[in-house]
Amino acid sequence: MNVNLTLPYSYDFDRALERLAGNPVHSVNLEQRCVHVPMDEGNIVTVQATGTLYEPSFIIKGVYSEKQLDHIKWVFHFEESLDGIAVHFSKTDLAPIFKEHLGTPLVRSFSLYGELMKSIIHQQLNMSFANVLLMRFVEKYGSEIDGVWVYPEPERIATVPVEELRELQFSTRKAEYVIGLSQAIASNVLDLESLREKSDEEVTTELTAYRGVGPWTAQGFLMFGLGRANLFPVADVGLQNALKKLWQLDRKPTQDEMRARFQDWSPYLSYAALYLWRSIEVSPMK
DNA sequence: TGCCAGGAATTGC
DNA sequence: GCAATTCATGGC
Repeated sequence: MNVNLTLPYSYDFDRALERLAGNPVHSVNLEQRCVHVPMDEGNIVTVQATGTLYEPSFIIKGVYSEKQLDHIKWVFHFEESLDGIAVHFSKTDLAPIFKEHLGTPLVRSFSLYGELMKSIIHQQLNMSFANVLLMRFVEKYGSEIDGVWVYPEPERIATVPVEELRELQFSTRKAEYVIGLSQAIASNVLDLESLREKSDEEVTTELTAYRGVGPWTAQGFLMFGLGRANLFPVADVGLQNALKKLWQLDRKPTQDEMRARFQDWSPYLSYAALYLWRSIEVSPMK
């Protein structure tokens, strides 16, 4: 079925699409203002913008059920206003950045498992090479439904030998991280769905117990996987560079310097991080 | 051409 | 306990 949706507050779907397009696994069409979302049930849902920043409306095509529609609303944060958050930041040093990127939402990952795999693959690598590795991973082990790439099942990756990922140019350690975590998930030792109900602290403790998951990866999972509002990954080089630029430093800020100054942004640290990343990303629309 | 990259584990003192 | 080193390879 197709559903029309109108929001009573500002929401910039085109900016959301720009960010989604940064991940080559995603199927985004900027001209048609839409993205294709693979669902757990195996179908593909298309979300397309039909409105504007201040009068946002959408058509959601191909949802099977009310449950699927709720999931789409959850993924795109359709039922929470960004306007209050923008007001919060208007009183901080991030005001110019929030004005520039007004209405940019925190879109959740389409797959919790995919978010974890992506995070580990991206660790310590420049974006372009990290995305090459990610696409090799998805093309080799994932599937393609109607032209839309879908992350593999953890059960598949759990059986992959380290040497096979080495052929894709994974480091040995990175291969071990990806396989080990997939084994834990496939064997139900780690239940990603259950993390939805747990606190930020509980999720961090549970995830960082695994090799390959440190603070940065756990915070990224909370922010983009679960959509939690108050995380700021101080280990992130992109955020360090964004703050170097904002604060006009001649070097990257230390993690302590970042923590000392981000209290004003709480309880929306995730949005501060999101908008800071945007502030140093080149916009293909401009 | 080295240094750096949307880190994390391991080693060394 | 910490700081330094290692991991692997492409990008600039």
